[in-house]
Amino acid sequence: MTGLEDQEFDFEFLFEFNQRDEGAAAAAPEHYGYAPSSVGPALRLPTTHSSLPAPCHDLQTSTPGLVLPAEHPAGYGAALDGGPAGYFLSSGHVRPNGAPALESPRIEITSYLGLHHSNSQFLHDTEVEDVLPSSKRCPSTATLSLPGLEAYRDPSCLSPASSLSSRSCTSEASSYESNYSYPYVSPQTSPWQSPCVSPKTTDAEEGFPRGLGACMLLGSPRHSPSTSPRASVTEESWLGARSSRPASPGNKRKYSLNGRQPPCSPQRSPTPSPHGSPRVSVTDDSWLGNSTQYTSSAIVAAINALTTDSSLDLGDGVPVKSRKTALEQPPSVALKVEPVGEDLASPPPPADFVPEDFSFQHVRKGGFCDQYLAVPQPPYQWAKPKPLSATSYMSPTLPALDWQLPSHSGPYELRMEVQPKSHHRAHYETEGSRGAVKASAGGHPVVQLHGYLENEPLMLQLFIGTADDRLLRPHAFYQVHRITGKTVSTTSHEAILSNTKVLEIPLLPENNMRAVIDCAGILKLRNSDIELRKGETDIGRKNTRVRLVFRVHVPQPGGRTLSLQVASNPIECSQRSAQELPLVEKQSTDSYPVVGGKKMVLSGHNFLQDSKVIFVEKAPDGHHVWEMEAKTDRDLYKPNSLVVEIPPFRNQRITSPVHVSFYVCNGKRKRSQYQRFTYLPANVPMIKTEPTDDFEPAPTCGPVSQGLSPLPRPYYSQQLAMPPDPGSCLVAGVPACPQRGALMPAAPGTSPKLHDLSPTAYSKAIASSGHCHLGLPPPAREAPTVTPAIQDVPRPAAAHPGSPGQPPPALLPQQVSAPPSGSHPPGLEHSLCPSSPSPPLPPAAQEPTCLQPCSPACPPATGRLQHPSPTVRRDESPTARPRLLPEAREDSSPNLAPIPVTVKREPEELDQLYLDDVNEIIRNDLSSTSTHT
DNA sequence: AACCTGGAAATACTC
DNA sequence: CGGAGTATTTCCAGG
Repeated sequence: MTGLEDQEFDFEFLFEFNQRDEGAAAAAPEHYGYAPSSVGPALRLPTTHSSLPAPCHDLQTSTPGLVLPAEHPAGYGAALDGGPAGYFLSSGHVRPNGAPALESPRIEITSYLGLHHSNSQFLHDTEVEDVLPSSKRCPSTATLSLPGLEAYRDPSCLSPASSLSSRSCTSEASSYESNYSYPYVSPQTSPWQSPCVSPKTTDAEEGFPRGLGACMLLGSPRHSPSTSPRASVTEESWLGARSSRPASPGNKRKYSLNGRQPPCSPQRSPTPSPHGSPRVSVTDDSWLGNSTQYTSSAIVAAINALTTDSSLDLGDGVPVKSRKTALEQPPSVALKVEPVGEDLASPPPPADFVPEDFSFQHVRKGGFCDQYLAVPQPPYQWAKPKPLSATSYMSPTLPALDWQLPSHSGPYELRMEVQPKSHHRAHYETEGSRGAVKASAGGHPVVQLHGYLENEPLMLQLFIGTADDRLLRPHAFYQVHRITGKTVSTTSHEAILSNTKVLEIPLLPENNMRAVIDCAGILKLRNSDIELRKGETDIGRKNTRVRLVFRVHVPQPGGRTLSLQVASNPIECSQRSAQELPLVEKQSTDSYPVVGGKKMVLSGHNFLQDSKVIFVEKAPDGHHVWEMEAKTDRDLYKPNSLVVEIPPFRNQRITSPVHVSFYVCNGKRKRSQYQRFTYLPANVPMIKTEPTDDFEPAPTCGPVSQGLSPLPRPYYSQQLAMPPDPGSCLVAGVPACPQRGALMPAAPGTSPKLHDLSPTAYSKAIASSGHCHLGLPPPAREAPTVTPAIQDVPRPAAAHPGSPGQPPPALLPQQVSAPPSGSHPPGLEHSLCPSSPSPPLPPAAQEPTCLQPCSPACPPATGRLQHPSPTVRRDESPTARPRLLPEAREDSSPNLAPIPVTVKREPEELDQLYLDDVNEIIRNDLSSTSTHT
């Protein structure tokens, strides 16, 4: 028991420590470059995915953090620019040691981490390593972190003794802590082992390619018991921090945690900790897991990189279920022991591990083994070269997953030909697969790239994205799950980018660049695991909707790559929500004159005879300016359709379209998502505008902030939403955006509830916009607006930008300078939003920082934070309350204009522009319509 | 036997 | 602090 306390203590300690580091990092300019980066990243890691547990991250992250950049590569970019060379350079940089990270297993490991994050992982890794070194270099700042880092890696081995962190680790050792500590501790844990392991690795390696070997080493924790554990972790780790549970040995932290981690303590039992084991334990859980996985994957990636080049195999290795934590061990016991025990256990696995096993992480059954195995997997992947991937895809330069990309550009258009069903129960790691996502009409979702006339196959990437009103980004609580079997006709390959599992599916010319997605399931990560990640701001509770996000990178003349992205309609992944929450899939009318009175048919699910339909006008800040319950025709009620009468708008004299939203309510907490609806001026002939589109742009920008627009269905549209100028993004802007995105993820705002209003989004958007230019990523349905991201392959650096987390602040500076890709988005981004990445900082701080950098004007940080909560509340109170917010503007423009307050004016202007455009469109339509009529 | 699922009990969280 | 209401996870069992 006391142990627990101790543990906790440790944790806290760790945090402080970390923070300090962060702070230090921030403080120490010099370090920035290095240490910070590392540090920062750690914090940030999250960028996109959060890093999860910091721990891992840290470690990894640290790497990652560093990684972050890695994440994207922005950093890479810089580093990478050159390509592999770049990597080396970077790595080299990183490690002055000179030896490329690779050389020393340890290093590699770190890098892996990075790798996982992004394609450029290697780079990242290197960076990481560098970082580490740096850390060493700058102990002071990074102080802890760095030390930790070092410790981690090898030291970890050492570590134990070593730094406090290590201690913490040890203490942490306790499994739980590990989680917590992760971030901080993680370093220690993590890697560390690897270092140790590495040697062994060799063993493992035998079977595998060197790369693998490296991986093995890393992964192989065997050496270090920890490793093994990690394996399991790995999966989690992948996820990110998910590992949190790491220990979790059981799945249920409950027990352990109940407090959330109590049990662990035992493990942590000092004993373990002290010993390498402890670390292990710590590491193990989270770290290991994470780190390991990363490592392994990272390693693999690195290797690949080395050998291959661009392809990313990354981590597919990530075992999906590797954890099986539950399986792993008895929760309780395991937990405690876990660390140790696991570690111990893990060791054994190692044996098992052996390459062979590795190859298939999948081995689900052997819990531990699997996990461990998981690590190995990466190698496996490596082994398999991916056909297509070769192209730029993998290149580090590719935009971060949280970047907003357009669905079409020039002759190309990536389109969802068949949408997935609105409901798909995701499976937990403790469960078996629940199958592939299906299409509502039977069959499976279909994606096709139009306009591509080359004969070269391309790789379609698929990951699980968010479905809230905010910018599209990888979902922290869900991961795509690769489905295999005789029922699956589409081949796929898993890779891990920045903690996000990505399914790579070939798009073949012979199939018209069309792919049937029958190989994608959805894995649900435990909220507790994810939320424990350091830097993870999103909330898992009630954040159960996702979208399938597809990306394709089309090689362009000149070595550039055009990246297109399309997201599916939202998919409800919660069993309960799917059964109880009303869902509106279609509405017969998108807009109507303010007089109302028209019948509108809603199609969807879970409608009740007494379902209510509430129309709402939201102010920019998210407040409900106006609420009105629409009359429903109960006689026509059907579980999947509702007939409602459009209520008259509060202001019958609007001169321009006003975007509002409505939702179906089955009860207190059973409300559908907001749907968009546009009130048109009374004198305006009805047009079937698609408000969404029109709106969105503007709304998004402004409204978004308002929250209105967001609410509306936009989700779908969001895909592109991103900012307007893709180019900008691509070029320079992009990074910024991405980062935000990354941030976003982390940001609590992510949580569904938050979405709505949460200014966060806005702020983010804004910020991003600021960065990006537009900053507004209006969630237009298709964001034509969004410019396609074209990247110069070389530019990897830019890519980095993408990774929000990556560019740790510290890094940024350096990178910026260094990578002077300068103009390139990445660089800029980083520079611009270094803060965003600011992972290092406390979560809250981080975001803010990010924001701030972006736009002073924006009240970013606060906004984000605030938003969330408010939103939620608002949601809660459905009652109609006509409020006259200042915001409430009569004008339709309000929506647009509203961008308001906090928002940057620029956005507003943009909005305005949009509005104007919209108006023109409407007029045109009208004229045409009128003629028709 | 391995998957998939649908259901629902057991837990966790919030309020 | 305890209870009620919900949401999340883990288990079961049938196909």
